[in-house]
Amino acid sequence: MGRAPCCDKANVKKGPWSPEEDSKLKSYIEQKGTGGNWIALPQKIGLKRCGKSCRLRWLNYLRPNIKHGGFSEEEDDIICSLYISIGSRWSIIAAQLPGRTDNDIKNYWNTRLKKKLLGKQRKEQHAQAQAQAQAQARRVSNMKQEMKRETNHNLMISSCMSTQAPNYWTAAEYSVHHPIQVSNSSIMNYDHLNNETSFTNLLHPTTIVDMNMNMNMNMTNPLSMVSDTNNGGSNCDHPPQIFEGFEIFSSDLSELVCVNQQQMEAFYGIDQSNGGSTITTSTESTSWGDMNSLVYSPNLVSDYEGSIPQDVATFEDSRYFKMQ
DNA sequence: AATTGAAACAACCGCCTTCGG
DNA sequence: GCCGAAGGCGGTTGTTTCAAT
Repeated sequence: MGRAPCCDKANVKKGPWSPEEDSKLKSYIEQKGTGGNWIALPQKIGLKRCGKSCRLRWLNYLRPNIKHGGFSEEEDDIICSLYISIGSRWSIIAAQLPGRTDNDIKNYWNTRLKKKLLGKQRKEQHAQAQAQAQAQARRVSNMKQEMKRETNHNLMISSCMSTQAPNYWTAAEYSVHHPIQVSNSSIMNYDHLNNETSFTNLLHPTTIVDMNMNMNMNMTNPLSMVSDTNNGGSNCDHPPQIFEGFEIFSSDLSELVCVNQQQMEAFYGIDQSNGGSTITTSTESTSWGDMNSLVYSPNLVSDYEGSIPQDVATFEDSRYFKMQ
């Protein structure tokens, strides 16, 4: 037995609102208000609409002082940094942007900002990867030359000492005597960590130790370290699945959002015991600033680092954030 | 000019929370 | 304390618009 519908679906009009419907709803609410009952409202004014639909229409479009489109850079920054901090809590984000609705911001994020942010991230990552690839190529080239020299040298020796077997380096021997110096972990392969290994986990000190121990094992695809989008092994309760289709960055960002969410909640002392999340101690967790800098412009984030909690805390009640 | 695919936007759906009886 | 109605919210889908071919 399902829940009773909020209205008679058969007698309710769906789809885009006509100007007549808009003006009916607007003028009624402006004159008499909603009467505290959205469900009854459409009958009162003779609209064949669901009460919820009327509410949405009013809140998102008919309400005075609503801005549409034309998001400024500053608003972009606010949305991005808040999203990083608290995730997809659009109503809270909207509360920080006068004249903007949660629906508007949500759509704007899904269609533009997400891509913009990821594009930025991807560019930086690409540049970094290229630099590393070049450095690696140089090292390999040097190795080859050295190998060649030594081989020639050994051949000379062996030809001089014809009674002895040729003294070549085996691959294993060569690797022992010529360890490849890897300066940056991002070009390593972390296949030895299972698929569920999250970016967060990778940033965890103990994981880094583990990574270091395994560093000499493999060197392949730099991107293989990125974990599964669906957050299999994360301790995050429900990370936003916003980056579907962005295989490379998806889990990095969603994990970061998740971690920031936890930090945010920890900041407010929200009890996560029933959510399965574990707040780490300050020594365990990666620093707040570090995490932010991985995702977004540090100066942007630092601008909001201090202001977000207070701003958000003043928003309506303590629905999301337990007041201190 | 027609077609197609992507992007943008509007609206709906269903779940969760709140509130009043 | 329980239950149901209503509100609120985020995710998703449907429609329209626009650009590329």
